[in-house]
Amino acid sequence: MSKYRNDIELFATQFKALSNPHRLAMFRRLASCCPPGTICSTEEAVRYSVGQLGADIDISISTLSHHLKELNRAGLVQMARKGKRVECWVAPQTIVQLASFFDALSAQPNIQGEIHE
Amino acid sequence: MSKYRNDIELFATQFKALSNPHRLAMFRRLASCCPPGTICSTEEAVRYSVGQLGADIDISISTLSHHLKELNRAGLVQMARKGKRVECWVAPQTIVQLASFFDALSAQPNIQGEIHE
DNA sequence: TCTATATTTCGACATGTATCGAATAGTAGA
DNA sequence: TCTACTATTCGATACATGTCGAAATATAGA
Repeated sequence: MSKYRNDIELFATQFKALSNPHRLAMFRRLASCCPPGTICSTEEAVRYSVGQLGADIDISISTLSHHLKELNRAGLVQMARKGKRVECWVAPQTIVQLASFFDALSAQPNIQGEIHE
Repeated sequence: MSKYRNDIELFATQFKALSNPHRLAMFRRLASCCPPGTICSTEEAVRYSVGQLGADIDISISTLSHHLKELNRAGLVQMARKGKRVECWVAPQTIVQLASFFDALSAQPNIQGEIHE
């Protein structure tokens, strides 16, 4: 019951982080394997510096940094400094958890009792 | 590629609609089957009046109406007057489409590797 | 240590959002 | 038609967000 409410709060926070087109684009790039124009291979991918993430997004670097902070706050993206740069990657389990929110709804189209109190 | 950008805008709009805990709770209820205190059967459910949707959410009816309008604007929820009440239901395909956003991401192998140059 | 590069923080501003209660509007029934 | 019920719209208010450029911070290398 309280778990239900916390769930909602958590997912709402994550959806909020994804509600800005710029942030969503950054997240999707991070969540996908290969950067545009690159051939995907298993050794590559999944970590970007802040600047790289905003490569084809037309906003200032400070705004970019702000958005990354939001994604990080929501627990979707993790960050760590590596030399001059700050590496970013999608937090493990994030995508699966988000997918599960909708999968749980569509999996049981007409039978679900969890709301009852 | 242009489709890619439009995609992002569309999904961002939808995530925005789901970014408020109250709206998310309303959406989830609508996406699930039974109203509280009701026995679930196939003929019932899936449609709620505005008031029913906010039954256990502690906000004013005008705020509730506002949130429903947002969900409707984002294309997640459809509404139609039926007598004194306004019925609400989840727009067809909505859940599947939202799920597909994350499924498409998680389908890719998620191996963490080098930073892109 | 000085410099170039990468990123964050700060201050400012315009715009958007959540919320309420009151007023308004649509509908069903007495 | 009058009334009760349901929902929307309106006006107001407080707060949050996206954005920028400038200043500050962190790091690597000359």
